[in-house]
Amino acid sequence: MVERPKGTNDYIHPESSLRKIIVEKISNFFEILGYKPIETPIFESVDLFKRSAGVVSDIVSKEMYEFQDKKGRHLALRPEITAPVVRAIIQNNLLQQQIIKLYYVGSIFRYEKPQKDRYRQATQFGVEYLGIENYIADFELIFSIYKLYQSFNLDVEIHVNSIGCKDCRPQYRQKLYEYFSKHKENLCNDCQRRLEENPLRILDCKNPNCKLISKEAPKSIEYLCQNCDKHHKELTNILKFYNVPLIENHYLVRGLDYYNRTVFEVKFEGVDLAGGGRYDYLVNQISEGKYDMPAIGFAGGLERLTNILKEKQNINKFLGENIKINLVSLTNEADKIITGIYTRIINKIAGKKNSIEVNLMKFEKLSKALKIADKMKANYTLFMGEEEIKEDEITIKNMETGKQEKIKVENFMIKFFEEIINIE
RNA sequence: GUGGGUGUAGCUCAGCGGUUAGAGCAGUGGACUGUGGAUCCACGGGUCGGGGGUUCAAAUCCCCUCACCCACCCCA
Repeated sequence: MVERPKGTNDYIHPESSLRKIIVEKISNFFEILGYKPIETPIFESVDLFKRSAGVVSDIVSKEMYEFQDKKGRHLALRPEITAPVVRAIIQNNLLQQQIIKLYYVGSIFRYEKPQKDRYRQATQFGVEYLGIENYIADFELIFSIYKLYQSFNLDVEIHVNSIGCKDCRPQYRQKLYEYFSKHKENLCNDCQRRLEENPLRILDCKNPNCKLISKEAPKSIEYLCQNCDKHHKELTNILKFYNVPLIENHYLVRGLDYYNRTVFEVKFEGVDLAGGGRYDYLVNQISEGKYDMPAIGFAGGLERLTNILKEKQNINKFLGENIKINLVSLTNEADKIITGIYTRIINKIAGKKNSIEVNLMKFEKLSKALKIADKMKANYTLFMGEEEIKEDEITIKNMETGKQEKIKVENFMIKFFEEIINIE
């Protein structure tokens, strides 16, 4: 049979429920902080990503799902969502506003070999905060991300660095280039290539030799201009003041090329849960020089978050429990009354936020009905057969205690909802 | 893209040249005719991932392929 494409997933209960609840929690969290939802297409012009994220990055140069449509347009499934959001901001004239705060949850696509926490279709959530150049925006964002993960009972570490701005980065880059050039023969093949394209990324290499060489490499903070240095110090000071677990990692470089100044990653027990940074030039780049607006943002992986929650915590505490009710007709005569009760229950609860689940069923044998209810972990089985019909009654059985009682059909709604399960 | 591991029942796995491929759990039916969970009994279910080869004989050995898992690269 036809199976799902490599690196993709089907999500079924309970994981699908867990994902839904996590997304709701994240959405609520950011709405409280003034962020509004945004959705953009899952495919965009290839150019958008090539110009923004940078041709040097693996994400864009090697891992993008590119295709042409029937008119020959060059399109790509989005490998990240920041560039599309910035494009949408410009295209919809949101730049009229002084401050733009947006959040999103959506799929990204990267053509890579799948493994743990890495899929070809993945879900990212994130925010983009535009309009404030001051370190206070960096603080707002990083602090809120820290609190977001804390709300899932995860005490994450924030790894942070500053990679400077267009004024000071070239100098640093030059220093790095000079330094690594001296050790060129000892660098791995990838890094020899990186030396010409983007020497900053050598710092990120996991090759032991490169790591050793990187250890003595000039650090970005030593070359920051006055403004960048001030920005970075103010940010780290205030984060420390509010006890955010900060790890200053002066070799932290991100995979997308549009960042400047602050870059950070969120880690839990060695797993990268999220990453982000400042991208003050991206609006200018995407609008082809027409507009300017400072910005900062982050993106987190939904699959990594759910996987950690599944591994580390009892997910039932996130799932919440419905009161599950099985409504069973045992005879043809009972059908009409049972369906009547069913429609009244639906009228009462439909569209409201409550925690009831109702299943309408028919069985010949009561023992079968109870067995099914047991398997389904139903809280109540309500049934009507020959016995009940005669007296115009329905039996309500509590599946946990085994106790049951008969009530008159005419009193059912009030008795059951108000006296038995306590829902108005 | 590189390297390693695993594919046998719905699930977890055993079998690793030799009858008709097994177990536990799950499923269905019954013991028990309107009262579930426990116990016991019976039953159903498999092109042994797919293709090719070696052999009298292949789930088992060899080759190819696909999928999943893990590590590297890279990253969410």
